[in-house]
Amino acid sequence: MAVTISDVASAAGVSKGAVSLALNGHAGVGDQTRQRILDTAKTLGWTPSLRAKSLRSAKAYALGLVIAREAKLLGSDPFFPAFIAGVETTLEKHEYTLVLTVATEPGAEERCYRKLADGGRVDGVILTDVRHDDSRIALLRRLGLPAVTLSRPAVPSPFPAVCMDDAAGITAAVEHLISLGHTRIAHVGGAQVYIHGRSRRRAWESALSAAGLATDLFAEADFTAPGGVAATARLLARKDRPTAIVYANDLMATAGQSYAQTHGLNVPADLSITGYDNAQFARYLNPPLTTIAADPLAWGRQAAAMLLAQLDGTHDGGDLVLGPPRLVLRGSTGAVPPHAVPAVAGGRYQHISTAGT
Amino acid sequence: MAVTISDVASAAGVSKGAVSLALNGHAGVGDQTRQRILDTAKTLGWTPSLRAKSLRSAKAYALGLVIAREAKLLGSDPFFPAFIAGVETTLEKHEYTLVLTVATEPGAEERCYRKLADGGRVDGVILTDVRHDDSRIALLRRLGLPAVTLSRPAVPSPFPAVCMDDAAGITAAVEHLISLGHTRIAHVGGAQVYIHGRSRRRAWESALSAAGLATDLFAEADFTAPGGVAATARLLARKDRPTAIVYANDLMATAGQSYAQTHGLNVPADLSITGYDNAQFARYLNPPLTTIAADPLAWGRQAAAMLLAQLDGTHDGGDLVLGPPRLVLRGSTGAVPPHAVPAVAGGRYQHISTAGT
DNA sequence: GTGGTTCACTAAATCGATTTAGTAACAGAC
DNA sequence: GTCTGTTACTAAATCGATTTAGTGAACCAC
Repeated sequence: MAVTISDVASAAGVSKGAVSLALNGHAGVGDQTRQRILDTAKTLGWTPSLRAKSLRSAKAYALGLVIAREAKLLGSDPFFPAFIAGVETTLEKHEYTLVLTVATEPGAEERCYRKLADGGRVDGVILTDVRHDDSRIALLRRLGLPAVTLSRPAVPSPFPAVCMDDAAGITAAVEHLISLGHTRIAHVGGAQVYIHGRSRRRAWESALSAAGLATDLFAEADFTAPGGVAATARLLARKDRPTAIVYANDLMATAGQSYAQTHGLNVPADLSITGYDNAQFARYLNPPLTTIAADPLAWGRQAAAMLLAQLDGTHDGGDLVLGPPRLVLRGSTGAVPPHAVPAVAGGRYQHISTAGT
Repeated sequence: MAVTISDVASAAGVSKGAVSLALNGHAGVGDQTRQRILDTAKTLGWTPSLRAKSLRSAKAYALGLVIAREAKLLGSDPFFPAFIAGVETTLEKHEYTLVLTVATEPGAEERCYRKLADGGRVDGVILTDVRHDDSRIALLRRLGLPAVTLSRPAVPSPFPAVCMDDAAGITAAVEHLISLGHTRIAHVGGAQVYIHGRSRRRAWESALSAAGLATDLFAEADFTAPGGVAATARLLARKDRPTAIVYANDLMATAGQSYAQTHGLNVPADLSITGYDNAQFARYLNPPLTTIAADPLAWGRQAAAMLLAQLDGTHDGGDLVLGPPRLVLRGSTGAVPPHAVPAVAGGRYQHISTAGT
């Protein structure tokens, strides 16, 4: 980048201003002069310095994304890579890039947002893993950083949201299980501080209530495999053990399925299982996992587009709700065990202790 | 960021230069003046504009990472999230951030690197998925962009490399299988254009040769699940069917295990399987997957550190080889099937057709 | 007391673009 | 011929920091 606008200007025999006008397609230079300028620019291999443009225009030409996740858990979530790819799909059409920050330690999150805001490193951020009572809303407002949230937080937020109707997916899963004859359908939820953890639980409750079934078979976990194991153990140790478990993500479902199998249960003969995410590996489990396929790629694309629109003032301020995810039926769900149809506790059930995994 | 250095200067009653000297700890301002300046800066909440600093210093204060992967495949690789977290671990101690770009379409890769280089968006890049004959080396040299490569490419490269000794992991896996009595040990490799695809195959070959075993049971795949299925199908259809398969990653191993199981083979009684990556879900497969655990977090940390060192001129230019990965023994590997010990083709083997997955 | 040196600080240049204000040339109207 | 208006362009200001050159003042040496 040794070549600057001055080089082009003197090479073309015009002023710097003329080069700028020519490059940006503004009026004020004649046609043949403009062409001559563009030609010499191309010959010299000149690209305007983003740094100079940034300073002059007070824009960073970058969006920010902060991922708050423990380092060793990061690799297990199929959401982020696909989501980021979606964001990139939108950004590559614009002069924007994505600045990624990972907050691995608790408490580092705020520091990350400050780092992005302080020097003016990004023009706006996308908030993922939105929490019910999300302190970041106030933080960003204080920092004066535009944003888009994935899901609408419970606290009043001035930022538009791109929402995924994950309730529809859970509803479909529960209805599928009900149609198979299940009546004791449990839910292993993600951390309930998250909107998506909470909404999935709500959807499970609503679907059960609508069918006149009880909603007490809930176990909260944290979207991790060990958490899924622990929650599954708790559920299966109950006297009124469920015949089906709806998990809030594939990783917990995988871990839960493994736990059930190592404790003598057959999936799906004794226990039906559904996941959420449609992770690649889910298809290749034994049995393959029935799960819910959302579209993180589209989510990322839309979130980036909405943030860009907000930045150049063309966004109307409204939220966007993406199409519902679809239920992917595989081998981990099946008819309710015959002996379990009369929903009486005890009976033929073998006891499963919660000790050990 | 409405407050600038001029605001601080006039508020403290000094010149802009004095503020700059004070902030950066340079000599030229008296002690009490310096303190007064720093105090007013804090009061006003001033942080120097990164944009101005960038222009002045001709630095971007950012590193770049280009991921070339089809969008839908991105979510399945546990490497990148952990690697990126490692990079961040290093960057958060410096005034640097990570700019991430995803090249989803073939051919978009070069465009991504140009986008990062052209405006001076990053000061250097980390090259992942290094290929045997990697055209990016020449490209980056042309663009004048400093870099660090993960693995050393076969073409002469002026860039230092951080290497993972993945050969050691594969060797350990093969030796483990040999100790279990296996003699027909196959390898499902990743695309051989990649250094890591190639080196894993080489390690498998060497370990077999060292034990006096044949190295013809190789099937090339592409690190994807469908690719793993296809390769597995080819191997299992052979008359001298292997009793163990060493896969180049967990996803292919998972898919291969699933394929074998759905075609009537018992893992590990009939077929032992090893993966590579130690993905979270691998522990929860049925049976759990024996695999090789590398440390992508450390890899990212070191790669970023090396690139930063290179940028400020403190790097000695030498490569760095990370400690060897470790073999994680789980249920997918076991003793060779008794009837398979005399390695005679045909016999009791059932035939497995390659049709269908 | 003159010359030299250090110290603390200011004024101004600089990075590379965009943008504003200004100017020269020319055309058309009257 | 003068006035107005448009066109095509240049010169200079600007963004916000760093850095260089320069300026008084104090201090020391001889």
